[in-house]
Amino acid sequence: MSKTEMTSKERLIAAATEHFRKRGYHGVGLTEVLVSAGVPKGSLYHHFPGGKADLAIASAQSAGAAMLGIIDDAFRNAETVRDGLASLCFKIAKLFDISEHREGCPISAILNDDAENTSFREQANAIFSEWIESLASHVARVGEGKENANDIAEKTFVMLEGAWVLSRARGSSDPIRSLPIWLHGDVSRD
Amino acid sequence: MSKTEMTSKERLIAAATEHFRKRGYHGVGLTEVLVSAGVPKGSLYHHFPGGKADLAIASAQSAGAAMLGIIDDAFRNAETVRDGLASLCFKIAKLFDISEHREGCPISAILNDDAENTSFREQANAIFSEWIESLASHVARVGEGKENANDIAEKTFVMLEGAWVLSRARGSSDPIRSLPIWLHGDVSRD
Amino acid sequence: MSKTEMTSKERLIAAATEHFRKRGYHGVGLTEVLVSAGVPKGSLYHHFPGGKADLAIASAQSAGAAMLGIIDDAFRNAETVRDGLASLCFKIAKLFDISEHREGCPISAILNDDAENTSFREQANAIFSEWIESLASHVARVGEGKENANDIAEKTFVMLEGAWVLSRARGSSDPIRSLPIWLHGDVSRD
Amino acid sequence: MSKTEMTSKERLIAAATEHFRKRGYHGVGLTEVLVSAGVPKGSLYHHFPGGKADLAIASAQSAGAAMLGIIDDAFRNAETVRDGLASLCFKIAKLFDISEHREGCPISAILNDDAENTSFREQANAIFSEWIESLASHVARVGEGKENANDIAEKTFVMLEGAWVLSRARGSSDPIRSLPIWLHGDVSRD
DNA sequence: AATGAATGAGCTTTCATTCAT
DNA sequence: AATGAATGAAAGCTCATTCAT
Repeated sequence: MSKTEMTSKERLIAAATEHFRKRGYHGVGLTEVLVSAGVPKGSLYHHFPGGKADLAIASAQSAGAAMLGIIDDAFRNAETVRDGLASLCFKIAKLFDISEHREGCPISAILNDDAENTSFREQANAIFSEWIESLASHVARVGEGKENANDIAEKTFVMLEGAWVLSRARGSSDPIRSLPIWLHGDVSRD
Repeated sequence: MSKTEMTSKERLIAAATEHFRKRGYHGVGLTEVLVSAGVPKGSLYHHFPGGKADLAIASAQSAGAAMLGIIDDAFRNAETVRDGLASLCFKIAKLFDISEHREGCPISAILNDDAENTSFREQANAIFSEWIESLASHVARVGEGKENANDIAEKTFVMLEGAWVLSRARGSSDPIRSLPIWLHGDVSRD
Repeated sequence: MSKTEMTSKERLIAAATEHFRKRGYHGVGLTEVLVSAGVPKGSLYHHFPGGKADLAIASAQSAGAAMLGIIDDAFRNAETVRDGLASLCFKIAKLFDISEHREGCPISAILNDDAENTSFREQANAIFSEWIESLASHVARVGEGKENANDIAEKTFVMLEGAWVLSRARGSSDPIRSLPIWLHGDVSRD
Repeated sequence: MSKTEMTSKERLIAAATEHFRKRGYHGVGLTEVLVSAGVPKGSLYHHFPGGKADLAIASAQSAGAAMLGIIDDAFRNAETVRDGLASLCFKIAKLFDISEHREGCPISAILNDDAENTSFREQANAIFSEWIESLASHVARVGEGKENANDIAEKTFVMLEGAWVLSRARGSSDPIRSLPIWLHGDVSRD
């Protein structure tokens, strides 16, 4: 879908996500989001009555859903857990490189900036849980037992978040790309 | 050292670290840091000519050094890698609980908010490297081979960063407290 | 046009011009301009995105245009160069008295305070050139040859600027009022 | 006298004069003056108890005296009024060029920025009067009658001040260098 | 006599938001 | 439904000055 085919609301969310990922919730001014989205100033409160916070929640939900899609893609043709996780890390690393090593976890970017905001925290927690559940169901489907699957999913999530942080600091996707090696040892022994 | 015994500069750094960890670099106003530190407005630029960015760097360095101290403490009486890592995670979890589940990684709090700021990124990378090197040297000393030690150290770091994120989202130190179980499987089989 | 009939932008320019002429660009705080204009703080950047510098340029342009009007008025009914210049000096002296001997050349007030600012310098130069050209065309029309007219115009300008400085130092419009005598000797011998 | 041979007070005055001439009284911060002078912060109020205003007055007086010296030099070997004025304009133009077309009249730079400050205005007036008196006495000595001499002196002063303004706007010493032509026609007919 | 630390008022500017149309 | 003008609180920062030594 080209940028001009998107609605104002969609363009707003897309622009907001990109900016928040790079400089956090408080580090981004609404003006720059509006300019990037090519949306007039007054329109924001039409689409998002709650203002910046509303936009951030919508942006987090959108990014959360996008990640679920990436996870599904990664596991679609995977025959082993190892394959699925390797494919997932590879996809995320590629997106990270495309962003010129600037875009970390989109949820963490918002959460991190306002951990005292209960609504943000709960939203982040819900989205993280969805990711972990999705991972667990894929892992279980491909071969691991249910309990073990949950453990692998959560471990994968934690490592991915940590690798995102380290990759940003290093300005390199290597930490993300290395994850499958660590995950492999525990994940499958076939 | 009581708060009144600390110099203005020290109080400034301590207050800044606490605030930055909770709401990120851009989410914190200098006024609130100044009030917390009990330091008049004009003094900030006497101690930190570069202003907010200078203060953030100093705060990151201070927090980075503090973490090195925590790592040393954790491994001081450890006889196995497993003991050291367990002690480390326990200490960090306790501090996280004391902060009422709000203070994540102090370095990530600054990095995350301004990843386009090269100076911040390089500083974060340098401090993360110090942590990993310190971990590696402790692990090597307690029993693992050099190469393996580096791997364990980096894996520990990545998991800790990820667990910090998840713990903040969940409002619970459980993810941090669970780390030793994951780490143990790889770390030692004795 | 009464003050209440003017738009915010016009009131801003009028207030800025008055203040800048009295205490120079750097000597004037935006707060006092805003108060004088009866305009809220945030509005300034709506009308002048470039801030103080933008306002100063607009103020200089407005004052420059006003001076062109004064020159036209002075020469409208003049039959000789002498009459026109005498009328011009008289008008400027009167305005200077009305300002209680405080408002010198509006362009010089901005230029003087930031001669290292290329944009200010070029703007000042352009406006000064307009004044001189206008003077020259009036002088030529009333009777002098083209080349001579340019010379008279520039000489008049230089003397007026100098007289403004001396008048301010003396707290008297006498230096401005005396100009026609000096100018007369060269200007016409009829 | 080299810079290192000057006393702190002298270096302070020299640095202040240079800065004030370029950006006016309010456009100059004491810190930059202190740095230029290589004088520690606390010393300023030792030498100038009245602070910035005191320093500005001292700077104006020093610059005023320097100009008297330049006038004397210009007329020392002059046999006609024309020669003296031509030499004076040439010297000033040269200094203006050396400053890269940035330093206008040192007195005007301070006066202009605070015309509401009575003390500054009176000081400026006193110094300007000294210049004019000095010019008049030189003119009288070389040949003109007393009354005529005063007139020539004041006219010269007014033109010089105006030419300084125009030269700054144009970024060229030409207006100052052209003065003798205008002055000549009236000044001498020998 | 000389100094660097300390100070708070004030600076210009940006912010998220509201409102009239 | 959609918009650009308007708003004032708060942002980070600089200022001339004072003070303890």
